[in-house]
Amino acid sequence: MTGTRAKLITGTLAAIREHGIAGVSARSIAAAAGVNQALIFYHYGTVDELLAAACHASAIACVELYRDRFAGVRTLRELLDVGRELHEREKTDGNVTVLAQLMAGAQNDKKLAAPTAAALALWTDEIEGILRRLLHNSPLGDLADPAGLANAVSAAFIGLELYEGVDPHRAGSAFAALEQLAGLAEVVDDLGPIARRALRSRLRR
Amino acid sequence: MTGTRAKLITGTLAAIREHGIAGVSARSIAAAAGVNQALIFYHYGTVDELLAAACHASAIACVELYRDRFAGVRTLRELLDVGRELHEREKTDGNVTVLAQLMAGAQNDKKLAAPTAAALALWTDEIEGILRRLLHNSPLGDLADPAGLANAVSAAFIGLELYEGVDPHRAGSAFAALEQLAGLAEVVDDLGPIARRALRSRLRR
DNA sequence: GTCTATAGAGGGATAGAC
DNA sequence: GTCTATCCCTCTATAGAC
Repeated sequence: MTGTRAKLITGTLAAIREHGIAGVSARSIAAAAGVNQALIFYHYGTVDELLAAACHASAIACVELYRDRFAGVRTLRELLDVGRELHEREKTDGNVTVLAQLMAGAQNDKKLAAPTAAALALWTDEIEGILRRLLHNSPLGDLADPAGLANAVSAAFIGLELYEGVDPHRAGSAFAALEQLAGLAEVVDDLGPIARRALRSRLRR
Repeated sequence: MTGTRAKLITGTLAAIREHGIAGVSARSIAAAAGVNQALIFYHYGTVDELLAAACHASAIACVELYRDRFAGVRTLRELLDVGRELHEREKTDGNVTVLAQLMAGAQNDKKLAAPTAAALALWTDEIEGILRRLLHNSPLGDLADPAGLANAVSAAFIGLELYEGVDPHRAGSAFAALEQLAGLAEVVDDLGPIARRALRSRLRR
C-alpha cells in the first residue's frame, strides 16, 4: 500500500474521480498520489499505461469486494438491492465513475479500449453468473440469454451513473421505475404451474 | 449553414466525435470548423459556452429528425426498431456519442451539467410520450411510470453506445438480449382478458 | 467580424545528479 | 528508485491590426 506503484494506482483513480478523463494528466495524478511526476514515466512509461493498470486494479478490487455479496443473491429483488447498495456507495467510492470515464476516453483513445473492455468483462461475468442462477428456475429461463443480459445490465448501470452526475432527480426516477419493472418480473416468476405452462407455450411462438 | 457561428457548432460536434471530450480544444474545434481559432472567443466567450451551444443545437436537430418516426410508434416492437435504426445511424451520425461525451465531461465540469441535462431532457420527454401511449392499453399501464422509464431507457442507450465503442461484440449481444426481453413484454401485452385480470390482481399485491 | 501574434499556464516526456 | 530541471509542445484567452 505504501509502494510507489501502489500510490500511483490509487492516485490515478482519485485523479480520474476528481478531474474526469478530460482532466487527468501526469501532473494531476502525481499530485493526487503525493509522488514525483517523473516516477509515472519511470514505472509505467506513459500515462495511458498507468490508466490501463489503474483500470485493471480498480475492477479487480471492486469485483472482489462484492463477490460474496453477489454469491448470496437468490432473487431478482436481492439483485436490485445489491445494485442500490452499489449505487449508494458510489457517492463515496466511485468505482463505476472511473469505469465510465475510461469508457468515454476509450472511444477516441484506442490504447484504452482493451483494458477498459477487460474491466467491464470482470463485472459482466460476475453478473452473468447471478442471472444464470436467477433464470434457471424461471419460466423465462430458456428464452433469455444470461451473457447478453449481463452486458445490458452493466451498460445500463454505467449510463445511470453518468445520468446521476448530470441530473440526479431524473436518474433517481429511472432507478425507481426499474424497480417497479422488476416487481413485474417477480410476479411472472411466481406464477403457479398452470399459468406457467400457458405463458411458456405463448412464448414459444 | 455558412455563417461562422454555424460552422463553429458543426465543427464542435465533429471535434467531439473525433477526439472525445478529453481531446476537444479551441484549436481542434477551429480546425474542424475551418475557421480561425480566435473566433471561438469572439462569438462564444469560452470553449465551455460553445460546447453548451453545440450540445443544445445537436439535441434539437436530432430529436426533430426523429419526431415523425417517434410519432408513428404504436408497439414495443416498433420502438425497438427505431432504437436499432438510431443505433445503426450512430456509426455515421454520432449524435448519441456526442451526448455521452458531454455527460462524461459534465461529471467534473459543472458548467456543462445544465446544458447536457437539458439535451437529455429533450430525448426523454419524447420517449416518455411514446411509452405513455404504449402503456395506455397494457395491463402494466398503471404500474409503470412512463417518465422514470423514459429516463432509464435513455440512460441504458447511452451506456450501450459507450459499450459499443469499447467492446462491440458484447454490446451487440446486449442489444439482442433486450430484444428478446421485449418479446416477453409483448406476450404479456397480448394476453386475453381472463389472464389479464389474473395478472393484474397479482400485481396489485 | 476576422486575422496575426503572443502571453502565460499546463501538458508529456527525458536527462542526469543523487 | 527518486529527485530537479528542462525541452518543447499545446492549451485558453487576449491585444491589436485590418
